[in-house]
Amino acid sequence: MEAKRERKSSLECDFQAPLSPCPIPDITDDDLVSISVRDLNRTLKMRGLNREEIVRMKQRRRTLKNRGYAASCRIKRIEQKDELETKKTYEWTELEQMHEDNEQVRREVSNWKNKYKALLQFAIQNEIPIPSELEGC
Amino acid sequence: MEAKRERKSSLECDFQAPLSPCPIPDITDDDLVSISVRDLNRTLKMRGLNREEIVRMKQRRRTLKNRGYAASCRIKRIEQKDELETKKTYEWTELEQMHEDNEQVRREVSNWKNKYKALLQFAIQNEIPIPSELEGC
DNA sequence: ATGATGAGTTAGCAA
DNA sequence: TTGCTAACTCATCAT
Repeated sequence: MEAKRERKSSLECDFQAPLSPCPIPDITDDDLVSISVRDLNRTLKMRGLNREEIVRMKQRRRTLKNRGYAASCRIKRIEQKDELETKKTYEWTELEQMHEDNEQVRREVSNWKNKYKALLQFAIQNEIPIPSELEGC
Repeated sequence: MEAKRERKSSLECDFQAPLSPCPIPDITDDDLVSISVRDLNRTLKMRGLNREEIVRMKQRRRTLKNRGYAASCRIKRIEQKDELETKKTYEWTELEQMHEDNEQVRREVSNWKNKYKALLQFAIQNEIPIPSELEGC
């Protein structure tokens, strides 16, 4: 499933003809990419374009579509990155919050612990006997 | 600071000559991108290239360099993405950990609270008077 | 045919 | 000049 890259760059010195001008000036690029294949074929036939011109128009259409695909691809990429960053910020906030919660609960622990010990201390000082299950410290 | 994009695509039908072949076959592309400008100039002069050939070599060099830059740019992008994802996973783990800690501490709270209440209950049942500062429940 | 994506080319900014 | 990056083109894969 891996794409084999064997692209010939223009640096390799193969001659490569530039894309020819649009043979039908009154069809805008916007039209060209948006009309259906069927309609396009009909239009091209009606205007009496020869085979080569038709091929050129088809290629032009494909290229214009590719331009759009490339744009969405780029947009998608930055959106995904933004999403990741947003999530990261959110999780950081949550972490901070939980840190605070934790502190709070720890304070509660020491609070109850102190109360318990004070009571126990009181019992000892006043020599009050306590059932052993109640003095597990 | 925003780049104005006004690029003419080849679809705009401007003729654009393909890059010419390298005029010096025994200088590899690797050499061409790596040697210094000074050395390159010296070499080109020594081999008696004419002005146009020199310009072509310079352009070729620039294009080859750009190829490398584009590659690093792509690599950088995916590295940054990976980094973000790694961090996200890490923070998620940390969050999980803290959740557990929190549970643990909450259990401790209820533990000490119960002990305190049991002691208090014992005092009440045995009608033992307790100083009011010790029974703040 | 259509859509997505990696690699290469180019323009243009920044240093 | 060098490096980077957005936009574009093209090849190629999948659907």
